[in-house]
Amino acid sequence: MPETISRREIILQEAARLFREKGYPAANLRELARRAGIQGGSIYHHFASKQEILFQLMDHTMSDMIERLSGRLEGAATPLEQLTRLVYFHIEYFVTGPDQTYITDDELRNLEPQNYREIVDKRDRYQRVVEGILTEGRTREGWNLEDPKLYARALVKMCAGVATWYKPEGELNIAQIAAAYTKLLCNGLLPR
Amino acid sequence: MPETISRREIILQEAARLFREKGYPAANLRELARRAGIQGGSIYHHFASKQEILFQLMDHTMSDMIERLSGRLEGAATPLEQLTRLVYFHIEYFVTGPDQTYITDDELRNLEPQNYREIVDKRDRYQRVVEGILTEGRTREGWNLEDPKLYARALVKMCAGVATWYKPEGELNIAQIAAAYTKLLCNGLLPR
Amino acid sequence: MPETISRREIILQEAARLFREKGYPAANLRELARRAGIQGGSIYHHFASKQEILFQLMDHTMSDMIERLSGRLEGAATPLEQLTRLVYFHIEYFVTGPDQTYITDDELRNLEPQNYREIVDKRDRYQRVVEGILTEGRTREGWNLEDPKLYARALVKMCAGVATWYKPEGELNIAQIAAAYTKLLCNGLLPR
Amino acid sequence: MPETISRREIILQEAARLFREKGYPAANLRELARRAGIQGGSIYHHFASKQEILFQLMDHTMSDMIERLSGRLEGAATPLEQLTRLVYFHIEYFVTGPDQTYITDDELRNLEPQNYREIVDKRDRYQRVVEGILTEGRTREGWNLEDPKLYARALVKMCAGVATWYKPEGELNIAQIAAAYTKLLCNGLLPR
DNA sequence: AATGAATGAGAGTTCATTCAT
DNA sequence: TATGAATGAACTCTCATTCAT
Repeated sequence: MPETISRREIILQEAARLFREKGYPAANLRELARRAGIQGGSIYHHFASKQEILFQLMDHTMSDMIERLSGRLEGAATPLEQLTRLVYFHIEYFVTGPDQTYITDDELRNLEPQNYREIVDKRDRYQRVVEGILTEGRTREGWNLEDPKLYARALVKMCAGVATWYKPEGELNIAQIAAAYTKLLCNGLLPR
Repeated sequence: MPETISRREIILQEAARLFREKGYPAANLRELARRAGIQGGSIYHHFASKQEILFQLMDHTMSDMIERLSGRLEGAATPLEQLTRLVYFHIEYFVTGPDQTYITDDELRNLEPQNYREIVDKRDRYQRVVEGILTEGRTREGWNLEDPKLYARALVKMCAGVATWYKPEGELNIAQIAAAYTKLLCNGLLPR
Repeated sequence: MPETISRREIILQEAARLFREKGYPAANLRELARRAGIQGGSIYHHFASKQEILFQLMDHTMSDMIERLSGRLEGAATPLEQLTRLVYFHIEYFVTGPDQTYITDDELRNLEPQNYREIVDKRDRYQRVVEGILTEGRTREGWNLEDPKLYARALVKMCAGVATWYKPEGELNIAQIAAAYTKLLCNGLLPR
Repeated sequence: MPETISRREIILQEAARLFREKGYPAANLRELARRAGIQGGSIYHHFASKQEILFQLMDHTMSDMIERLSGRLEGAATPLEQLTRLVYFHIEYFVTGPDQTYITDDELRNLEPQNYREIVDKRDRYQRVVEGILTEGRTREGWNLEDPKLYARALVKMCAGVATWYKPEGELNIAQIAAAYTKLLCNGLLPR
């Protein structure tokens, strides 16, 4: 039962990699076609435009993140457990995202207005999940925070930022990084 | 005695704004020229290439950041005081950086190899200042951290990320954000 | 069964004419495209660069010259007969070269180093054929020359130079010019 | 008593070298200015346009050639002596022409119509001197030629062509080349 | 679906030329 | 005379997109 993977999916997969390498504006559809094993013009049998590829990628990625995160959080009894899982998930997703995964704040500006709105909406939905955990921590556990939105942003930037420097061959693996970040977020720097 | 500002400086200033708006690859030299009040070709009287503008901008910014940070840290007696100032400075610099200021991790890939190395070197020098504060906190004050390098990265990403969502007309001003972030970093979320 | 001629060949053909008219640096790719019946950008579907067109042209021409010359010399029993055919061939080729034919000493400087070497190599190979005829004349017929290389150059320059002034409507046709040049080369000016 | 050399003459001198190196269309006035030790704009205090520099150079060169040739021919009693001197002069002039000397058949096309006519006129005047020698040889010495114009062209191309391959460090010096070429022209290849 | 030739707008860059100083 | 900033047209080249096959 071989996994059949459609040409469309191959293109998305390669587009994700190419956009990560060069960024959307600098990425070249002929190069994308080459990597996908077809000719330049053939891309247009699968997508209406370069913009659509970017949008599909980001849209899929945001939906995927939301769905997976929700899966990961299932069965986490306490806000602390949820936070721990969130940090791990977010770092992992950005560092070793599955194929067809692509999301960068910096590329948001390359989305056409309507697409922009859709993606930002989904991003905000994700962000609200993060905020929800923080809020629940405050309510149920007396966590020490005033502005969940603000801290949610800090958390997300911090974790997503790992992707800019992480190297598989480095000293720390993802679990270790996630543990350290969780500890920082929970306990802070000052001794107790 | 009015401050004279050279055309070269005007170009750098407008380039910084344009690159922030569109990103380097999508920014257009004719548009830059228009904003600087000259014709497209005239840019080449002041710079050898688009790449050189990017490099000058990043190089100047990194040097400026290093210098200003060091100024800000002067007279800060304790690691805690230093950390507080650092967080404030970093957020402020990324949000309301002076003219000719431009730095983005995402644009590093657009630097040609030699330029890339120079900028990354300076970035690392800045990063080491941050690490230094954390290390001193650990040594002198028993701060609770194992890997200063790792935490320095988290800190910097978190603070720099403010620039992606901050709006001057928003509820929080920079000082408030900096205070909240410092608190998070110092005390963590969990109640003491 | 009409000879099909590819767009690529049309471009080469028109490029040869255009370069002859204006010289390589002054020739303009949009003008070339216009003559080839396409848009400027379409040239790059067939060639990687202007330089490549020049190289293809010169390379093809040199190969063609070598091959045709060898065809012409076949069956020429004596060095004298060979010389006669060579002079005729060389003048004819430079004056009414077939399509896609383009060669000028003066444009060699416009070739990038690697291309330059290739073309000069082929040119030298042609030159050696000429030298070979002269050497054989000396050996077998006691021709009056000391330095075949030097005389080969004189011969070739003299014949190629016809192209700079020849006009089809002029008094002399190519056969007549070739006959006169051969006579000069064989007998010299002084009366016997 | 130092030789004063005007800036204008320096420019012409450097222009001659630059045009020889790159050809007129590819030569760059800023580069020329640099070599002449001034700024780009300053050239226009001495010449109205790039074209004028080319014209002045060619015009001066043609006049100079005619004048010097006539000087060299003075006192040459026989056509043979004249021919000998001519060949030597022509090769020498093209190979090691004095400063401000520049002439190439290939650049004629870069002259504007009026300039073109003037230069071609002078070139023809020079050519007629060569023809004159040949004609006189035929009349007085029974030289073996039918069309002096045709042979004059052959001669001139052959000699001018030396400049395309001559190297000062080569085996033959100019006198030797001139002697060989004269011998070829006088006696031809076939044994007497 | 796929090809590959073609489009056409626009990019970065070059450069002869002008001109206020 | 000389400067150097500026012009503006033109250049080579790129690329998302189209379309007949």
